[in-house]
Amino acid sequence: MQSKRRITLDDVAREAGVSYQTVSRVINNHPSVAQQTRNRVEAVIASLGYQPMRAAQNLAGKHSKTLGIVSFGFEYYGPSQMVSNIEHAARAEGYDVLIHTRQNSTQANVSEEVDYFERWQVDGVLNIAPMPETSYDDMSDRYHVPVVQIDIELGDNSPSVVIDQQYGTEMVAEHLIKLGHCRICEISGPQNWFGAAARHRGWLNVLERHNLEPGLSVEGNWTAQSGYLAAQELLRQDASFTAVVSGNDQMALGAMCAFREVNLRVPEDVSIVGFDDIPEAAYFHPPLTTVRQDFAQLGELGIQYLIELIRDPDTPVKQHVIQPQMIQRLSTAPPPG
Amino acid sequence: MQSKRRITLDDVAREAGVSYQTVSRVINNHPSVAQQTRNRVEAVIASLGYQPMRAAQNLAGKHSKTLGIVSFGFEYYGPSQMVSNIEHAARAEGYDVLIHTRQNSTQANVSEEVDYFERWQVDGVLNIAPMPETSYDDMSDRYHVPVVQIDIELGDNSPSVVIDQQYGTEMVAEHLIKLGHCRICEISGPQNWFGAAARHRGWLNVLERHNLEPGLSVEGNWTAQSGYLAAQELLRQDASFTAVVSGNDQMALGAMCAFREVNLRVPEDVSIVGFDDIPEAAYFHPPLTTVRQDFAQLGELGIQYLIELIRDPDTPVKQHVIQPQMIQRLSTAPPPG
DNA sequence: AGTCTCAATGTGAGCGCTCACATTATTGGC
DNA sequence: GCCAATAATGTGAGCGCTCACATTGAGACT
Repeated sequence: MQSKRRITLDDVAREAGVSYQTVSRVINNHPSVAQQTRNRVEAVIASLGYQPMRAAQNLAGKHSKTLGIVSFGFEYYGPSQMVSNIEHAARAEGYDVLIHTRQNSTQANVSEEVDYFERWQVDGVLNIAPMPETSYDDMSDRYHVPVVQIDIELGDNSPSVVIDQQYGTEMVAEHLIKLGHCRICEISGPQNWFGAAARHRGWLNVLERHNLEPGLSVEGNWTAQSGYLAAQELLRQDASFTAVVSGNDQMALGAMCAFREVNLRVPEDVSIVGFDDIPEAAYFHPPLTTVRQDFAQLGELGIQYLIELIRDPDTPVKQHVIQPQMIQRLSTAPPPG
Repeated sequence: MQSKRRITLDDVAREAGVSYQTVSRVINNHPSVAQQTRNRVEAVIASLGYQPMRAAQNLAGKHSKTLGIVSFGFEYYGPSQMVSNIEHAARAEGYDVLIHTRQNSTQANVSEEVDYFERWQVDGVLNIAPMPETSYDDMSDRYHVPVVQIDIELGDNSPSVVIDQQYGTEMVAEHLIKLGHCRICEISGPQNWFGAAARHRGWLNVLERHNLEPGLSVEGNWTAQSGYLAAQELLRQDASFTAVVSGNDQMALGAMCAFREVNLRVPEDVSIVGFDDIPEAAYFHPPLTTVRQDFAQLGELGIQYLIELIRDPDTPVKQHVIQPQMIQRLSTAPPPG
């Protein structure tokens, strides 16, 4: 492997018989290049296998055509779906993507992320901010680039895109009530997550709307195990409920496992609903009624909005809201008796 | 937000009363800087909030302290666990990480990935290569940096780190035979995946070792749905098996769903084993006997090895092999009768 | 014919760093 | 007390690009 010199703009320029600037114009799609010249230069670029060096472009240029995305890690279904879809959407728009996975969510780390992206001169940042510790309140003084926040609190007045998770829970709760349930408990997600709180509010709202006493609510941590333990807790404290609203599908799975152990049948004895519609939910025993969120749309909207803000910083600040969808399966039925 | 000029090396140097080179030495931890000078410079860096600009460092320097990782997307449990763990390990070693998610796995895309990382001048590449189309045969002529491949074929003679998935299936198959099963079917993963083929071989090996006729084998695509369909196919063709080896946990879930529909009980009528030990597997109905893989170790070993290769390109080529572990739960029992 | 445009191209400078070397201050050996 | 060796620092150059401006040539108007 001979370490032959890197091919530069000048190499291409010389070969094509034009100035380096013209080559630069070609690779940046600048309009004022004669079509004939453009073709010739592009042919040379291809034949030489020239690749513009990002470091040089970023150093010399005003923008880097790079977006920073702060990911929340891949242990949770929602957040990892978001990263995946955001990355696709960004690349489709011609942006490279820098992913920074949050280690743990303290404010100190927010500062670290800012520094990280600053060093890399990203043009914009997409922050997956499912809880307060991960959201940027007023970063405009530190960040010199636009920030769009994903999965932040419903109603937040920063540029953001969210799914109306409260409405999601309201749909399934209404569904349970329509079936005749009136003693509905909840296994909630960790309440420091915006989404978990929104889902919780949805549950409360619907009960209030129907003048029903809210049943017990036990907080889990999104895992099947926590759902299992929460269901046991529920049974210990009050076995009279006929339905459970779970903060996500995994906890619902855990809960069903706990119910089975005490010979409670789903849905004959107790109905249960989840949230997320993970691909496995349709094959649970029984298949789970749940709420589906369109993460692809979330990612796409987030990127679109961010790019708009980059192009025109005066784009009005707004929160885009996406509506989820109820998926009805066999885990819900009329209450016993 | 005034767009005040970026703080540079020179700003720090002037403020600290040293040359810009000395500041450069401080941020690169060069040894020949007096402790006293270093302290002074570091104080100025902190007070000014100086951040070295990566683009400039990469342009001027010989290495970029950046690693490229080719991810396989986040729809599969294993690959996304790998990315997550690799990123952590890399950052712990002081490397920044560029993630490039493979769109679809053609050889043309491999070339695109190479170009991408070339543009960014990464020091090394970590390729998650679970199938032949995604693996680099002889990229040494295109890549000028070391490449370590993860999750590639067992026995591949490129620098790589793998989990011995064949051994994993052998463990659970042996377990089934020890319980008394002799008619064991398989729901395999897509056979163009190295891992799926390895798991398949493990199943065949054990049966042969015990002079047992292999049962039917139906190929799925890792999803619960495909497991469901595969199990139905199995039942249609030959209902006499007493145990099923599934290529992963999700397919096992789907299969159990199909068995339930025809009133086959697990494990009384049919035993089933999975692979991966996803966090939900312990809460399936019944809890699933499966194989656990240490992805954290995989990521760490991969990064360690890659960094070794970067520091010394003559580090011997080898394949690191990690052994998985059987997790025994309630989905396996002696055969009926 | 003469200027006035605009499209297409070329030129100079510099982005913020690290490299390789040159220089100066400091120590130790005899 | 002098020279070599070493530690600590400084200087010049240049990485490969894009910016802002200068230049050229052709056609369009009076």
